[in-house]
Amino acid sequence: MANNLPVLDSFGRVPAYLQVAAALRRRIENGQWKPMEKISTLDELEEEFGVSRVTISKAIEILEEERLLQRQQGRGTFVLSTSVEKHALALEPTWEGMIRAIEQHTPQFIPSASPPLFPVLGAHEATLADEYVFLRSIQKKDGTPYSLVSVHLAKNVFESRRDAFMKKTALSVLAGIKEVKIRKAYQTLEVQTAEKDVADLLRISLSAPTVGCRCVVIDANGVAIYVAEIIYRGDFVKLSMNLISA
Amino acid sequence: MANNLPVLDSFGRVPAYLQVAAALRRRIENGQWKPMEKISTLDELEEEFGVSRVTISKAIEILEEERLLQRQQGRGTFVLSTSVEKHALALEPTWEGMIRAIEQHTPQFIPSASPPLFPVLGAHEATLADEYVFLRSIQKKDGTPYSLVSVHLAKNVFESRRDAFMKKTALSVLAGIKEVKIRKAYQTLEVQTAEKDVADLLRISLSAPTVGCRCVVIDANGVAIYVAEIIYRGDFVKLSMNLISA
DNA sequence: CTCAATTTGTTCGTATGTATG
DNA sequence: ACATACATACGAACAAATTGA
Repeated sequence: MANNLPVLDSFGRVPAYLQVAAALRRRIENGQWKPMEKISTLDELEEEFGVSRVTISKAIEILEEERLLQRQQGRGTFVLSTSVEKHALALEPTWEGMIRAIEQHTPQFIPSASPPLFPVLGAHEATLADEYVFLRSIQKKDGTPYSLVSVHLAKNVFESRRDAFMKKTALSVLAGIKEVKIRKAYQTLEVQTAEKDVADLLRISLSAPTVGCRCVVIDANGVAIYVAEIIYRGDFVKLSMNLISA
Repeated sequence: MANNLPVLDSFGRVPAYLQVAAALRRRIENGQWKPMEKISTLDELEEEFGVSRVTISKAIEILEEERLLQRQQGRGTFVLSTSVEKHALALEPTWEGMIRAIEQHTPQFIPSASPPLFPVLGAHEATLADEYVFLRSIQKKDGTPYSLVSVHLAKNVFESRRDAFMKKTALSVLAGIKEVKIRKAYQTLEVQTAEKDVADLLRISLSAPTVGCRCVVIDANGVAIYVAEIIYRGDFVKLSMNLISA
């Protein structure tokens, strides 16, 4: 209506009441609205988001079911509780830091229907090993799944430490093998949104932000011995880096 | 083929044709379907996703508009190109790389209603300067806004290069000032979702993924001379890091 | 050249969900 | 709570283009 910019998606749209619900949920998580506090009135929200009263009401209804808000006719809407602080995971921009960070994590393996025999590599990234083992696992913290790992591991490397690889994270095992000389290792991160299957495994909602991480380790012969696609829950990721340190 | 588990979110939150489009887009992006290749038929996709023909068709139509797919009646649907590199921005985990990356960006300043006089610092991060200048700007690439920058810059530093700071990104100016000795600089990133105001400024939908970046520069005296809160569009961010390089 | 099989393209009616006032 | 408009999704039938036997 008298609205400046649309609350629409680039193409097609997520229903307005869900978008509003997400926005309000975030204000609570943020601490912008604290427990016991009264939030803006329907009139104010209606004006702010540029949607109708019923749509705002519907959004608040969702959050009421989530036990985040409570409506009281004639008084207003109040914040019930705040959700917990997350960020369990600190991604590290160095090899040592990374190994240290994932050392004590325990993967929980899940079967994969039709594992791709080989990883997809960029043009001249590296050469492929003769054979790979494909491992798929979920990492949890306090029972909450926070990442989904799909690894292609060169078969000969896997066989040399089979037991270790089935118990610990592949990367930390890899780092501990003396015979393996690593020439190069790199990682790229990008922000994505969760597909249905990922959303289910990580127990987050569809289209919730995730971080896709591609990690490649290349040995002295230029063979990609480890290629991982890792998907983290977005709200668990925090990345710190020193640019200049004393 | 084998399993026919629900691939989509049954709860009708995000429209099915968008979910399918996203799924197909990913297959192209990660090389599962390569350029010039023929993709599965409508019937197969219909079966796989458990949605109707029209819905699949609509999804493909979207990707055709994105120039990712090309339909040919009677023949099939073919991959045109691997998705265009949208990631205008490569976040760098090193000081030099970062300066290089943002050097030629031009900020477009926006007025801020009530600028906070001082940045919020963590407990023992650093000491505050006597006075700060607050700058708020939007960075664009080809007319598309991709980040929103809010900077607290120590006033004396700002005054010494006022003109430069109004033309180029603060960080690159800062890096070029000989008199300023930098003891420490660090950066933290976390994944967030867009609030209404941020969504409007970056022209993305409400709750779209964003990357919040906090960058702090501390001079030889332990004074925080630069404290920035940067919010990037999630889909513009790509972070690469070498963990081990030959 | 024709025919049949394959595959995309289109249209209809119906049902349900979403949003406004 | 109601009436209205519009978007989404289904299923099924039919049309049009391509290919190869």
